[in-house]
Amino acid sequence: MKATKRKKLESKGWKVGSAEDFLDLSSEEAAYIEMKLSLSNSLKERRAREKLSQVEVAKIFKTSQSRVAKMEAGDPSVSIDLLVRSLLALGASPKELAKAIS
Amino acid sequence: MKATKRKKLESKGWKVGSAEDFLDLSSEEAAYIEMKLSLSNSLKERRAREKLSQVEVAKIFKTSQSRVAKMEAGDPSVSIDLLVRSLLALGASPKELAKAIS
DNA sequence: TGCATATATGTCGAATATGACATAATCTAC
DNA sequence: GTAGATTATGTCATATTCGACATATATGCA
Repeated sequence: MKATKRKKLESKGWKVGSAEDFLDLSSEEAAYIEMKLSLSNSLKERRAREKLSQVEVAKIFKTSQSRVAKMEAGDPSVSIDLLVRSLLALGASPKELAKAIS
Repeated sequence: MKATKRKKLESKGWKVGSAEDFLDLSSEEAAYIEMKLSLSNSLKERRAREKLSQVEVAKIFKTSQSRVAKMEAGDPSVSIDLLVRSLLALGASPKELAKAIS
């Protein structure tokens, strides 16, 4: 992993690895983060496609606009669980989720 | 959803819906729970295939045997995040995860 | 049977994720 | 430009998930 990329992730609040692997994400960590980002992007796309505002989907999800923004930004405080449940609430099928992941 | 199935889920600690949909899981809830169970099963299968004990994979995952048991049992206290990270730690590829989900 | 190994269940304090709020930044017409 | 809508960021109290431990229940095998 390039230092620039790591820095970018860290600047967004990610805790990237621990002391002993300062320079590289383990492949698991990388895969996990990429999965989350894929789901984030799916969510963003889906909302755009339906022409809904963050406030509107926040109502559907029973959460706040700010959390929706964080979901779409791939904020580290957002779990895969929340992303998955949100996508399902927007009508995504498990099959579509699977596609997003891989 | 049949009452028998609901009861079985509730008996395992699932909070199934709220008062107004006593008889049915919303399709999102159902899809979410099934996704978790699919990942649980993948984990169980994968560990069996590698002939590892729960204690052994607990070491790999840096967690305890009891949490591994709960992961495999689909316990509601286990997040999708944890299941995903565990599967990745056992060498599953994102593609394999996707397959498990759908 | 009894003993060893493996898995399941219940609980708890600590860690993390959550919704909500305030407020800042950005975009989109006019 | 600037007003109104939308999206982003920072923070906090509460809720949920976490690893760990104790202990219970299985499973195999002499």
